[in-house]
Amino acid sequence: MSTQPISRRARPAKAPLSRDAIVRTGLDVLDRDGLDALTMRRVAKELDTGPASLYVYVANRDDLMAAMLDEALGQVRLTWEGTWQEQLQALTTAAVEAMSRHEGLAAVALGTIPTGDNALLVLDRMLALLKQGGLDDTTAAWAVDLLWLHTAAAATEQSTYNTKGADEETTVTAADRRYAALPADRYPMITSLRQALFSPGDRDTWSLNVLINGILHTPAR
Amino acid sequence: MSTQPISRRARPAKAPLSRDAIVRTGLDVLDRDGLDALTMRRVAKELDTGPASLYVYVANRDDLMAAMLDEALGQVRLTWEGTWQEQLQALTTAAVEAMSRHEGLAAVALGTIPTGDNALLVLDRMLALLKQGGLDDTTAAWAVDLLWLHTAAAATEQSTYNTKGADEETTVTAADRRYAALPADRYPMITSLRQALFSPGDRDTWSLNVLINGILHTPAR
DNA sequence: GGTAGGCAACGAACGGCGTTCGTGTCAAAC
DNA sequence: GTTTGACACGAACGCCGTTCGTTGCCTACC
Repeated sequence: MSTQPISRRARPAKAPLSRDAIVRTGLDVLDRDGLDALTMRRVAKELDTGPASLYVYVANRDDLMAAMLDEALGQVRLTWEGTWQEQLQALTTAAVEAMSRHEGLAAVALGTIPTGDNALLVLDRMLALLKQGGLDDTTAAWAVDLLWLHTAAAATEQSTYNTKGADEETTVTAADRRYAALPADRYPMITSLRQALFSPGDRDTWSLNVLINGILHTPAR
Repeated sequence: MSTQPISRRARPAKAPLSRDAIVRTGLDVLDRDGLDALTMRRVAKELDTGPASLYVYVANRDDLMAAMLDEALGQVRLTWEGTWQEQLQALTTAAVEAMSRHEGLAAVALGTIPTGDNALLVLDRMLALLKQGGLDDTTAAWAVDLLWLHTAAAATEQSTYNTKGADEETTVTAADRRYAALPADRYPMITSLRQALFSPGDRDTWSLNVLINGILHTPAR
C-alpha cells in the first residue's frame, strides 16, 4: 500500500489560509448565494479545504459572521462636508447601506455592543458629530446608542427586502391586500388609514430626521 | 406475528394536535430551554409525536415562530388611561416586554410587515394614539412604521441580554474593558466619553421620548 | 350495517449542518 | 539531525428541517 506523495505542484499557488481570506470568502459566498449558503462547509470548499481547517482562525460560525460584519463596515467612508446634521445623515445612511448589502449581517449587530474596529470608527465619528451639535456627554452617549440601534434595525429590514426571494413590491402589495381585507370594526385605524400606511415617500430620511430632532429636544435625564 | 392493539388507555387523554397546541408548546420549549432547543423535533417530542406530524398545522419552522410571536403579542394589554403620550409609552413598553420575554421572537418581527392578528391590534392602537396627538394621516402612518421598527429592535436587544447565557452586567463590563483599552488617537471620542457611554439611566424611556418628540417636530414631507 | 373516501398521524429516510478529535505534515528552532 | 509546535484536514458525531409513502381512523353516504 504505497503512500504516494501527491505533488503539491499539481495544484500550485494555493493561497495560504488566513482569517482575512476566510472572512472575505464568507462575504463572497453570502453575496453570491445568500445566507442559507453561508455554511462552514461551503466557505471551506471555496477555499479548497475542509471545514475543520477554518476553526484555526475562526472560533465558530457566529465569530465568522461578526468578522464579516466588521469587514463590511470598513466600506463606510467618513466625510467632513456639510453641517453636522447632514454629515450624521450621510454617515448613518452609509452604515445602513454597507450592512444591508449583505443578507443577515445587520442582524448580527443587533443586541451586540459594537466592538469591531470599523464599527467603533463609525461610533466614534457619530459621537464627534453629536458633540459638534452641542450635546452634553450623557445625551450624546445615549443618542449614539439609539442611532446605532436604529441603524442596525433599518439595515436588517432593508436586507430582507433586498434578498429574501421576493422583492419589496411583492411583499408590500401582499400586505396591502391583507390590510384591505381586515374587519373595520376590529381594526378601525388601519382600515381608515390604509392608504397613508402604504403611501410612498422617503421614510428613511424622515426617520433619521425624527431621531435627530428628537435628540435635540430631549435631554438625557 | 400478532398485531396486538396497544390500548390507548395506557397513555390516556393525549390532547389532540392543533395549531394552537403546537404554538403554545413551542413557547413553552423556548422559554424553558432557549432558542437552540426550539426545534421541530423537540416540539414534537413534547407533544408525544414525531416531527412530521407538525407539518399538518404549520408550514415550517418560520411559520411556527411567526405564530409564536403573535401569540406572545396577545399578552399586550391595551389601556385607556393618561395622556396619549403616556399611553403610547405604556403600549410600546408592553410590546417590547412581551416580545423580549421569549428569546429570538423579536427578531422575527424585524423586516416583516406585521400581519398577525395581535400585532395588528397593537398597530391599530398606536395609530389611534398618534391621531389623538393631532398628527396628519401620512405622518401618523410613517410614525407607526418607525415605532414598530424601534419596538422590534429594542426587544431584540433586550432579548439577547435576558437570555444568551451571560447576563447584561457581564456583557457590559466586558465591553467597558474593551473600550478602556482602545487607542486614544484612533478613537478619541469613545475614549474621552467612555464614562458617559456606560452611565446608568433609563435609556429606554428616553429613547421613546426622543421618538415621540421627534415625530411631533418632523412632519412627513 | 356496511363500505368508500379523505385526512390526520407518523415511521423512516434524505441531505444537509456545526463542531470536535486525532492524525498527519512540514518548516523553523535548537 | 532531531525536536517541536502550529497548521491542515479526513472522518465522524449528533444533531437539524423537511418530505414521502403508508397506516389507521373517522365520517358520510348507500
